[in-house]
Amino acid sequence: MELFATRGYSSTNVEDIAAAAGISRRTLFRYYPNKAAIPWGEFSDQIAVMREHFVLIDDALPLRDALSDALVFFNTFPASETRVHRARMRLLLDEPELQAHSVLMYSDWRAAIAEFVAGRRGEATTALIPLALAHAAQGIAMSSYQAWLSLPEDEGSQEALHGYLQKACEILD
Amino acid sequence: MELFATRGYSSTNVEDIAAAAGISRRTLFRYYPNKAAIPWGEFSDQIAVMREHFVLIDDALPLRDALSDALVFFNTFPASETRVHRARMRLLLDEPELQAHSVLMYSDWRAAIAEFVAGRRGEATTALIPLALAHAAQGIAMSSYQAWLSLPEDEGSQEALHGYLQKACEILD
DNA sequence: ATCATATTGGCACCCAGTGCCATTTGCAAT
DNA sequence: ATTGCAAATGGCACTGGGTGCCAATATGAT
Repeated sequence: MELFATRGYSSTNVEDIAAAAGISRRTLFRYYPNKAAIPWGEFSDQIAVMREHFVLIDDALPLRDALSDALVFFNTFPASETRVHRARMRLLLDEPELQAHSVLMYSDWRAAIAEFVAGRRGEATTALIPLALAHAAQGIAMSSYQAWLSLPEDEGSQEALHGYLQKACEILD
Repeated sequence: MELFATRGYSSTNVEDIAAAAGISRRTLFRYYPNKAAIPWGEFSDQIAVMREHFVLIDDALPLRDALSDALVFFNTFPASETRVHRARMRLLLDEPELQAHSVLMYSDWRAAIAEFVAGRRGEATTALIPLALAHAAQGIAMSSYQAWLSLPEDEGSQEALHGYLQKACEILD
């Protein structure tokens, strides 16, 4: 992340990253499937946490609100990490190659959303509405981050992000 | 497209594509910025058509219906091209690398949607709701295609696709 | 026919990603 | 401590996408 921050993503090659990490290029590619996966870090591990959150949601809560809660929950982090989080998200949203990989990285995340929606509606996970809502949820997250990141650094609090997420959820239903 | 259909996307290299097209590799990269752009073809040209469509939409039509109409309009094509269109879309949705590039390819498309929504709501194009709706519209399109492509070939009519698009739009509002 | 200009092609290069195999490391069991 | 085995690592060579540079070729106007 230091290298990306100083030299930029595209002009940092994998060889230098490996050297900075004290491992060989070959070994680095055993830990990360590709260069784009590096700044995403442990993202995929977080999805299990969101899945656990879904089972706790009250069935009486309207679907839109449940999704809103889930988005807020998923994007909650220690306040002390706000700066680092903003820096990483800015990298992920600004760099075209990383932006492109987001659709692949979010794939399991969307599947978790689709499962929840499908369960609520008594449909298959691959049914139209669960799929569409999962995609829409990703869109809500991305646009909220875009709005949040365009805020000046000192206004980019976690509450502001949550506010955007909740507001963007109003496009649903 | 023939090469991709027979050998698959990832195991077709650019050299063979150039040879099949009767041009050099170097020249091919002057027409397409990268390999992924090849199957997308003239997609970006179509966006201007959608922009023209937006100015004709009745102001009294609710936003959700306007977006639904726009999606149906944008995904209308000569019935004779249905088979080819399905083949291309299957390629674009199935191949991870192409799926990844879709977010970049749809970038201008989303901008056109966001402009329309922003105009309707009297907001900036980069405001939260226009951005979120544009992303959601893309999600609606992608999930509709996913559902449409899982239909047996003889049921994958254009009307079926339009039906999915309209149905998926019901998540909005 | 001539000349300016745009298009093309060839070449060398950088970089991401992978298969293969040798080397090293970590960790038992004795 | 020593042996032995499995896992992790590193080196190397190779494929393939993408680009800068320059020469060669085509195009089209006068």
